[in-house]
Amino acid sequence: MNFASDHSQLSSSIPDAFGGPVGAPVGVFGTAQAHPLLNGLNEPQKQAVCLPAEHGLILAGAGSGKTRVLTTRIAWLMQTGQVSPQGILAVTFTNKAAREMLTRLSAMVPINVRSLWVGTFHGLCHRLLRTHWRAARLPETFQILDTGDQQAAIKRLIKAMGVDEERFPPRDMMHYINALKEQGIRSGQAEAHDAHTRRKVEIYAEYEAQCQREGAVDFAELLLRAYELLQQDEALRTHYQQRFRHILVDEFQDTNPLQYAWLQLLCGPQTVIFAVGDDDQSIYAFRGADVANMRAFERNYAKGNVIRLEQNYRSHGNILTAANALITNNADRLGKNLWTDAGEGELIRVFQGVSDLDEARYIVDEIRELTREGLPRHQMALLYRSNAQSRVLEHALFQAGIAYRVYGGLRFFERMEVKHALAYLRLIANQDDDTAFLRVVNFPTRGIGARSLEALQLEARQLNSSLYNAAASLTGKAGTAVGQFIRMIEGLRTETTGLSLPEVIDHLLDRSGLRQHYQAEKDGQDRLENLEELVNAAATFADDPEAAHNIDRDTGEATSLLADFLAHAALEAGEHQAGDQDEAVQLMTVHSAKGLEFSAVFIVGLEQGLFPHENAMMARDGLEEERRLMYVAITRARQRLYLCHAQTRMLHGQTRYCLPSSFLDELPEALLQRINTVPAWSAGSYSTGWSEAPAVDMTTRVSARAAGAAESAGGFHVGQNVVHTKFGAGVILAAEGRGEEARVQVRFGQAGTKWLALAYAKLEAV
DNA sequence: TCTTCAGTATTTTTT
DNA sequence: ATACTGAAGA
Repeated sequence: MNFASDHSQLSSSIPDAFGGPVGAPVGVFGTAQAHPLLNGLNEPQKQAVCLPAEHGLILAGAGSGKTRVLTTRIAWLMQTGQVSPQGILAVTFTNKAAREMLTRLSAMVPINVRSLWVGTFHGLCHRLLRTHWRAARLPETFQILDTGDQQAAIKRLIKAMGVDEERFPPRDMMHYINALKEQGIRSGQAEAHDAHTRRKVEIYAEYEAQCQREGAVDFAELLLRAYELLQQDEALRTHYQQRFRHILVDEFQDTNPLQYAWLQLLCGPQTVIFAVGDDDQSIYAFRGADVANMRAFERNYAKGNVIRLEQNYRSHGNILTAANALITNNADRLGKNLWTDAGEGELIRVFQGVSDLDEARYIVDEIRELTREGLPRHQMALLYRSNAQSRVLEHALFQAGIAYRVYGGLRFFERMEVKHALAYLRLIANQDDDTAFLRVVNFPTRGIGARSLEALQLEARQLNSSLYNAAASLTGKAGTAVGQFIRMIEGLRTETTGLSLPEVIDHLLDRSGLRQHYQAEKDGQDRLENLEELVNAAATFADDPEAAHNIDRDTGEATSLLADFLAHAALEAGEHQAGDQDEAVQLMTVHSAKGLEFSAVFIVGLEQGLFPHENAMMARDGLEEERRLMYVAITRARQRLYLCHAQTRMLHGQTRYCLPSSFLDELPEALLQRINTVPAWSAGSYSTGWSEAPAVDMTTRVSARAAGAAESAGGFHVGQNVVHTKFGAGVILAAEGRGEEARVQVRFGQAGTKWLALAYAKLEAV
């Protein structure tokens, strides 16, 4: 198959969702009408765009032109004079989605899209709080804590409270606090029926107080504060309710209870909510998203005003049939079936490797083949369930000299050196920011050790003031190191008044010693470059109209550019830093692939325990969420889909024996093309339905040596069926050690999985 | 203050 | 395996 030619053929056979055939029939639903904006939309899309001024729920399947409908709806509302730009509020989850919407809108309508309220939940709430900081009982200079800052703040608090960090790990406390906030629960309302929970609530309360004192607002707090602001201030609430005539929500299935409540609060008697989402693509329950919001919205608002976008403009038929078949196994769906007129296309290729290395080798070979057929590398994606899986793949790709790009990892504003520089900036903006103070008070090192900090913290507690103020009050005593630090910050503040933002940062890098520090450090070159990049980013930010975006039009009051830049850094952490080669194979988790599409997709590591992930089974409806994740993965593919799994995989330093994912069994066999079959290893009860198939088409790279022989001990090998006098029949999952040390991991039917020392255990081969 | 070592955890992620 | 953390040693 030649991808280069097939590609062009595909694009002509599938009408592009963003510019398809013109003159399609006009809808009969509601006020649907002929309008240039509606050209090229299919019937349900048109109905959605032209939905009369009532609440509506759009069930938008994968690849059904969701964003197009959303943006066209906004453009249509404005062009038909139903609403002025000021009356629009469009909410997304990511900055990327918000940008995308603005970009498309500006291409559709001649108005200045800057006057629209389009943004993320957090961005919009932040804007509300900046504008109404007094009413929200915040200091004007309040700072946003990102996840790292928040954890540091909690950790510091736990130490100060003298709480046992073992019993109350800061990480867990952070999740606990955020989970409560996302349900709109303050420390005062939190339930506690046991001593441990009572202590957690106490810490939550202390954390609230600390944040208030320091003028710090974490991500969840942005939403909760904004919610409480609207709830408590009736005049303000009425103002915004009357202003926003149309609220449009993207990815509605990802909303958490607080976000839903926030939307309800903004929804006045004259407001119309247009919610777009796909319950089958709800994959963020673990971070508080609640699909139940969709049902609730349908029941209480949309009331039958539900439109399904089921025509898919992305994938070939077999891929959609597989996705539909899989997701049918979920209960409680709102119901939806994707279809396409693009034809069936190719079968879905299923490959079983002997090991994870084998799997990677196969993928490398296929990528080479696809490249020969003319498919650009960035049109190929390797999707996996967990980040750890990228390692083997990266290694294989590197060896083969294939350019690749891994998504995930640190982003620009999360890098250590950048955070350091920002901390100085934050201290200039708000000296009460203890998190920023502690980050840089001794970085670069200036002789301020643990003991001076302890004294400082004690002093601060007694004065009930920030560390900065405590330090400033102590400075009178002597020219201590702490005193010098305070003078340095004060110097920065005076020296930089009147300077432009990039000049401020540039000056700060010298004055703080950060630049010199990284110049002296042997591996500091990259970090230095990042610091220079920060200056550039600030320059771009200062020039960019986006800065103008933050001038509040309600009050006409320009907010400080510095504060805006800091908020920008927290709310938009920037691009992922991974090597960004243009012509590169894309590696990412299934989660981060949501919303993307590729001509060829490899779903990797389709094994029980990995995908679906074993940890997911603990959660309520965990398997269903994993299945939705698989659904998302499958629907990323346009033309060719590979499903790969391996018999053995290196996990946490040991070789684990793996069964094929149960999701493979949920796909109709007629859609699958088995690339190979390797000998069955499993004891009967784990029959996958195809492990008995004869070993045909064994490719040379499938050598039993890869995993078997290397992982044997005392005459036993991985995959072997054994019998134990006490535990009964089992199968060897892993082996390690030699001679007296030799141990094997065995999965028994009843007794579960155990490690046994061969020197002692009475194991018999079957 | 910087280095080193032992101990630990290891699904998914945006803001 | 490995990467990150916190605490003890040079």
